[in-house]
Formats: sequence, C-alpha cells, structure tokens
Amino acid sequence: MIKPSENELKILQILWDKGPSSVRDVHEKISENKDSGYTTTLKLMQIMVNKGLADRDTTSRTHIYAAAISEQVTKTDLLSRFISATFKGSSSSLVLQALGNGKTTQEELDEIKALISSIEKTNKK
Amino acid sequence: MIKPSENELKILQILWDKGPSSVRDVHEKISENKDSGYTTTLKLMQIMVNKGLADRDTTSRTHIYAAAISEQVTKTDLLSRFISATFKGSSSSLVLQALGNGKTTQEELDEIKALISSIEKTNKK
DNA sequence: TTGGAATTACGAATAGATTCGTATAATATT
DNA sequence: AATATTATACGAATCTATTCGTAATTCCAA
Repeated sequence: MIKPSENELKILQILWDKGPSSVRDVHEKISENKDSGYTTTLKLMQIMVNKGLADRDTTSRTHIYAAAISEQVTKTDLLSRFISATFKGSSSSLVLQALGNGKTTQEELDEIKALISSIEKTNKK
Repeated sequence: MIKPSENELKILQILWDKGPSSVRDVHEKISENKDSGYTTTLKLMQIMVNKGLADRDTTSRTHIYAAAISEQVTKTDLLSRFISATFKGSSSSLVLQALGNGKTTQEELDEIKALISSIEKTNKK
C-alpha cells in the first residue's frame, strides 16, 4: 500500500469529509490553516491521481477529485506503520502513552472500556 | 521540538536501548534489518549531532554518540503529531483503532484497564 | 617499520515532496 | 465582441533525506 505524504493525507481527509470535490474546494479548505498557491494544491492532486490515491472526473472543465483509498484502511495502515516505527510494534504501549497525556474525557474513557469489554468477550470464545 | 526522520528515529532507538555507542555499534545493529553502507550511518549520525538530536564525545578516535533528547518526551511529541495528522487530534479514536486490530493480549488489556481506573480516580478529585 | 584496517570528514549524486511561474485553453462578464 | 477570470498542464526550482565514493588520518599487526 502506498503511503500518502503528510500533505496528501490532508487532502485525502478533505475528500473523505466532503466527498468528491474540485481543486478550488480543496484549496480553500487547505488555505484555512496554511498559505500556499492554488497551483500547488492542483499539482499535489494531480500527483495523487498518478499514484492512485485519488480518482478524477474530467467530464467538465473543472475536474472533480475523489479519494481512491478507504479512510478506514488507510488509517489502519498508517497506524500500524507508526506503531512499528515508534513503539517497536507494541500497540498497548502506544495506547498507554496516548491515554497518559491527561486530556481524555470520561466519555472517551467509557467508549474505550466498552470496546475492551467486547474484545474480552470475543477472546473468551 | 525537532522531528527526527524515520532513520534518525531508528538510530535514536538504538542509542536509547544501548546507551552511548560508536558508529560501528549502531551500524551493526542497523545492518540486521537493512543494508546500507557504514558511511551512510556515519553521515546520519553526524547530521543528528548538528541538529541537536545526539551528542558526541570526540575524546578518542572512535567517537561515542549518545541520544540528546529523552525517549519519553520524543515519543510523546511524535504521538501527538501523529494524532493531529491522522486522527484530527482525537486520541480516543486512535486508541479505538489501535485496540480494534484484534492483536491485543489479555495482559495488555488489563494494563490498559488499570491505567483507565487510575485516570478516572484522578479525574474525580 | 611498513602495510592494511578502521575511522572521520566531506562533497556530490539521487530521490521524493513541495512550491510556484508561466503558458494555454475555456468560461464568464461587461 | 472584447476583456477578465478561472482552470489545467507542465517544467523547473528548492528543500530535505538518504546514500555513497573518496581522501585524509590514526591505529594495529606482521
């Protein structure tokens, strides 16, 4: 699986959130946090099509781009790479580190506890 | 804080694990999983000194390198960058994803549950 | 002591990501 | 219709990371 670069991931996130979009749409969203030129965004998106990260509909003059890879699958892949590179492959040490930053709300903790319970049930079977 | 590159992180991990080491030591460890030349490792480590990622003792001919940044602090920083870039800053969605891969042992789950309990106690105070 | 091995220093080549200027074409506005 | 705006295409510059060849130096061993 091809690993998107950091900027490519930002664009993918926009395409996942908003669905198929024009370069203009994506560029405006990106410009909220970063300032770079329109043609930069265009070029990035064209490269993403070449890499197979995005699809492009060229029917009308304004091309429409869509994510070509699934959000779920991509994030799982990125996470597993990150765990390998940074936590020697131990997902629990990552989780401990992530929860240890003191910024997790009770609701989030409840969600995690629920997931743990369901994993434990599955493990018993 | 300076973000180490992927290869720099590998070297840092070796320095964290083994303590102050020569280029030869680090290179031999690296060569277990990757084949690149000795001078490549040397160059990387020299660059790391320039960036402030490593310190170097040049007393004897064989220079001794040591990590200049803390393992704990570095990993916390990398994790927070990763969560921002990939999970829109939500650490709980990262945790859910990490636990959801089905490869977490009961012991690890117990560890996590213990941490959650202690966080909940702290939250109540 | 002399030759080989190990080490550092340094520059340069390569590769990928990012950025933008400019040209060209299509569309919209006046 | 003429002009301005918007879009794509494309090449090139820049920047960072990675890789390695080569030279110079030091050390060790025959």
